[in-house]
Amino acid sequence: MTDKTKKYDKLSSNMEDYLETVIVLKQKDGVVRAKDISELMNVTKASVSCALKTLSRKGFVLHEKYGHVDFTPKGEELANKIKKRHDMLTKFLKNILGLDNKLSEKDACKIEHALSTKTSKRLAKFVEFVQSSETPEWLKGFNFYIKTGKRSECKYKRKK
Amino acid sequence: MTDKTKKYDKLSSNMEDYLETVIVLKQKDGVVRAKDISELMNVTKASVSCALKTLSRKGFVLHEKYGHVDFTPKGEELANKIKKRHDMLTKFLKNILGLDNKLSEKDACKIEHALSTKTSKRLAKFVEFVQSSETPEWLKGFNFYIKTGKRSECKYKRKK
DNA sequence: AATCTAAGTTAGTCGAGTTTAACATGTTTC
DNA sequence: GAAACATGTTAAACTCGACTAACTTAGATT
Repeated sequence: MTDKTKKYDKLSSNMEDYLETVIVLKQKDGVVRAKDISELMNVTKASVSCALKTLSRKGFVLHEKYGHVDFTPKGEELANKIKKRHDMLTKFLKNILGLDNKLSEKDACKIEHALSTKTSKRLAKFVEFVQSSETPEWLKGFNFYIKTGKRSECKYKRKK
Repeated sequence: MTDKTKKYDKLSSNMEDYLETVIVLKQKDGVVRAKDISELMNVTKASVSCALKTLSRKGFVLHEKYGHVDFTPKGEELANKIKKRHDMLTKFLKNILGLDNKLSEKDACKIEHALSTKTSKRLAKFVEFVQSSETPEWLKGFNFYIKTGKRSECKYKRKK
């Protein structure tokens, strides 16, 4: 793989967002049109057209003029990674921090682009660790603390 | 307070970064010069000059030509909030996720701007809840899991 | 098949934030 | 106090991603 190829494998937050929207639409509808992207992202058709040109030039999507949008293998792989990261982050916000659905979704959309690979992986392990079986006692304790402002009684003595 | 005043109280991520750098330098050196900002942020002096003009116009800093930089009360208040949020996030990454110092710092810098007020507050409660006394057993368990890939034995039976 | 409408594209503009290069000011040192 | 050097500012250009407005194409309707 040449340096040149490598260089095109990083995308801006905005381009990541477009890619993510494409995979969401593809999974939902099977087929992806610019119109749907523009509606889902609340941007104009012109912006979508422009973004698709960029993603196409960089080798993430296939997009002939006036045609449907599809992934290249590279694009699909990246889109999947992005989506997974998004879902993991949403889980963290919702199931661990206990934020509501809407906010979890919305904040995940913003935060996801800021996570380094390492941090993303570590957080994924954290979520997995916490959610691997039934809700742990301490998390119930945290929920209680959020609701009431009080710490629920604990079986263990605390120093101080 | 007029609408007009209110409107100026939101800053872009970039401007938040400048403000944060100013408070860091002020706490470190007592006095803030454009040069130091430019070094700490790795941008040119020209960029700093431009940013200070913006922050000054919006009423967050006081900055006379060729002079030192200081906060307005409004600017100081916001800078403090930003710094607190940053420190809280760093704590989370470092002390709970167990990431190393450098990465925690670096990722906090990026993530902090993406947190909504509500999420930021909730995360702060989470950090406070977890760190209010000695390291809880479950967190030790997580650290063990990160290191070894194995879950340490647990006193409680798990359903499956 | 001609037309109408929905969808997509292009061209030009804007704003934020960056850069380089040239210029201005302040400070130190002799 | 003048020269030299460090620091700060300005101007012009660039990138990115958004927008509007005008245009083109594809598909549905008749």
